[in-house]
Amino acid sequence: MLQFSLKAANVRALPSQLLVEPAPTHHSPTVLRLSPRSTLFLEGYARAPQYRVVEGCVALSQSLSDGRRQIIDMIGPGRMVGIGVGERNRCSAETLSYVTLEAIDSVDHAELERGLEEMVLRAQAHATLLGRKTAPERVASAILDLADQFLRPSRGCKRNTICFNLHPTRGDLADWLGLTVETVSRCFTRIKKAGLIDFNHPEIVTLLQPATLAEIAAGSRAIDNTNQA
Amino acid sequence: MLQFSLKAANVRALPSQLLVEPAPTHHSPTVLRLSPRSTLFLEGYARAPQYRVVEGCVALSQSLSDGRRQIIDMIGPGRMVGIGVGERNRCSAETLSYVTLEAIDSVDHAELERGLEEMVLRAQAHATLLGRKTAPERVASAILDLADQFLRPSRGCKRNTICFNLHPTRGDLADWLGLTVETVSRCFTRIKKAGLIDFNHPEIVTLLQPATLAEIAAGSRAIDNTNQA
DNA sequence: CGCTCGGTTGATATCCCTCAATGAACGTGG
DNA sequence: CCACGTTCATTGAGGGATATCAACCGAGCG
Repeated sequence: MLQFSLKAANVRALPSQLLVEPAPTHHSPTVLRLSPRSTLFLEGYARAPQYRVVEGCVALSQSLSDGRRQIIDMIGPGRMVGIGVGERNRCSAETLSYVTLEAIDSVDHAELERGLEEMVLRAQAHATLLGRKTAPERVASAILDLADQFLRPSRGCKRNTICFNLHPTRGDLADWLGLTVETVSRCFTRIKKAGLIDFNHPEIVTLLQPATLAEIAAGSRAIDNTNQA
Repeated sequence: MLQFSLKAANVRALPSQLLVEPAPTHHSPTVLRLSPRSTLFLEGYARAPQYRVVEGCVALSQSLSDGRRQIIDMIGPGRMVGIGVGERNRCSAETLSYVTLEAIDSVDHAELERGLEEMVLRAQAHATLLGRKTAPERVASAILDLADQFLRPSRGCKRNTICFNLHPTRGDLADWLGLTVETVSRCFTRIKKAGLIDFNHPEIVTLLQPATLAEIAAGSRAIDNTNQA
């Protein structure tokens, strides 16, 4: 039947842990530290608590009954998790790296509205990506988005280059971009061969030509494959 | 290059009108009446005013530089337009039918937050549709969504059936669902031949088996085509 | 050391896009 | 009233981007 089978959804064994106790801190804000593949909350359950991400990467996802999974958003440092999720959560939230969270007890309206608006804008841009962009365009967009959110830690592997840790696996990226693992992997190699990015370990990516990458992401340029090494 | 060309984006001549003056009303809320294919606001321009839809259908859309278009949301009676659009609009808004709007001068926080949350939830569901559903599933989902939003006017063409006016054209639906006109049309005929819906004029649709349609929309059932007339 | 997991690559299949033609509905102008 | 153009919808034939299936490799780990 489908061109999307269970396989495409990268079904995982199960969350490695379901909750982690707060770590002690010296004053007010409660801080949580989670391992990769921890579940913050699950689709269909009671309303989620709200956090702010201090460090690391959290994925929001929805699943169809047959296991097809769609990652709705990748959330990095500074952003809120647990807002815009509906009364009974319409999303699950999973950590994709070691994550430090700060519990939010009360949000003021301005902050909540800013957070919600950011969710809306990102979701809209993502809809355009999912509905109208080609596979290479999606991957280029993803790389730039993640670079933007996760630049901080390991800046500048070399002089003048932007190098960062790509927290999601190829499978996570596939579920985010509406593709399969294989297609994501092939796009990475193509983009690498075109000289736009570089990586040895698949998680550590260096941007060599961010401007060109942005053009590809925007759909105004194709990948140049004449550049075979 | 792309499998999505300019054609796929259903590029239109241009908005038939750009603004329409308020119609006189007897008291406070300013009411606007717009014709089909009027533009409420355009992507990239100064922040949009805010309205509530009283009657009719408004489409929010984004476009790529080469003309590929993605409709982000279809907005029906009761919902707000012009929120969650960013400072410089990241969306255009176009009427798909005769539309009655009510200008909103001030929204209280609770209402704004409810509106924004609804935008987020719908955008998330739509991302799952765009990323992981097959063409027939998308069309089934769209029919149910529109039925839900636009049931009111022409209820019950016949006894016990749900009949409504499908405001968007096949082209609009294609841009909403990340498909092409032809694919949308083929899905409609398949769903009709399977006995799940009926229509003579392509805009007036009757739901014959909403429950089955919902199963298809959810991805838990395939279209039964043994049912050839 | 064997197992699993994540990533990559190749060969093949298929869903949906592209291109093309047709027909109905509608408005316009002669 | 009737040609004429335009828009929208439908249908068919063919092709292409991406999914599927399969094999292999390296790393981590009990």
